[in-house]
Amino acid sequence: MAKKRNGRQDAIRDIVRNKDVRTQRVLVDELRAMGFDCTQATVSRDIADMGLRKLPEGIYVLAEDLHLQRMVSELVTGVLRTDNLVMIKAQPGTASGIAAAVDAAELPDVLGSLAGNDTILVIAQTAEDGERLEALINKLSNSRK
Amino acid sequence: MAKKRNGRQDAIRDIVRNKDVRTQRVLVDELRAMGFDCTQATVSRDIADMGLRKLPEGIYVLAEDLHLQRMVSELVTGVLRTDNLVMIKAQPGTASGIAAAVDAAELPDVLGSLAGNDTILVIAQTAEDGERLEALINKLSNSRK
DNA sequence: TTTCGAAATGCATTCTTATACACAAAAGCC
DNA sequence: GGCTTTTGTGTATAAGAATGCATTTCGAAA
Repeated sequence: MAKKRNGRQDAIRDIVRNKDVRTQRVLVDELRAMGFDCTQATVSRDIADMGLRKLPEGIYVLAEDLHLQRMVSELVTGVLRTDNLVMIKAQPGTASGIAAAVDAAELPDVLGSLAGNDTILVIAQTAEDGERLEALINKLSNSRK
Repeated sequence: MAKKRNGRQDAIRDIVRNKDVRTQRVLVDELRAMGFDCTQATVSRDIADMGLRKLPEGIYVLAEDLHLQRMVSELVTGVLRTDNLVMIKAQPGTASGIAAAVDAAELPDVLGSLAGNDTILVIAQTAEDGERLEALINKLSNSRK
């Protein structure tokens, strides 16, 4: 039984990291589309179990990403990328703090990061991984609607 | 008519800055206790008008304070005070950013702030004002339940 | 295999917040 | 002053999320 539950929660993690989910209803719909048949009540409990948070802007974020989200949304000014190298531009002096937040988020397929004064270099495994990271940072920094 | 409305919204500002408000019901009760007789629907509209935001932790914060809240909750490590002088300790390198956020919040009765590397000195008008500021910073930094 | 207990879930309901609708007070406008 | 429009509010209700209760499922123990 816990098979379905764990699979479903993994699916929720993916969905939430890749889309802006605003209601549990749409989460239920997404899950159903992926073959996880469940109800709003179940999703509500999953959200509580997993520690998902709803931002003031109304979108759900993983608890692990909340710190990163706040740092990025407040301090990051831009993102650039070539292949698997992602450059993050930030407010002067805040780079090391952001790098720490990136590391703490334990993003999959991220090798590590280097921080200067206002610039962070994050090295991803592959170009696709880099693209995914770039998208995540962009999503987080735009998450003030 | 707008008399009542403005007074009520000012009251909401005060209440929200000084207490952890988690539901509109509580806000209605507080307002009633202060002589503002109104309903949840009205408070809901006031909240929308004023741009109040509900943090992931479930408490309402003024829109003007949201940036400050995020900065403080992510970067501040401690607060000290003697009379009207409030010292804020933060992550290395982030002091100027936080000082900017404090200034931008345009807190009443705050004269201004100075930033070092990891320390911000904020000068309030009086000792009571300092106390109020200290409490606000503490509230904001604790607002991750 | 049968039985028991814990975990997972659905249904129905409650709680919280937003909103459609109606109405009344206020502000303009002639 | 009347007339119209705008603004503010309450009532009732809808929409979103959480939860008490009952049921089912799964795994362990006998």
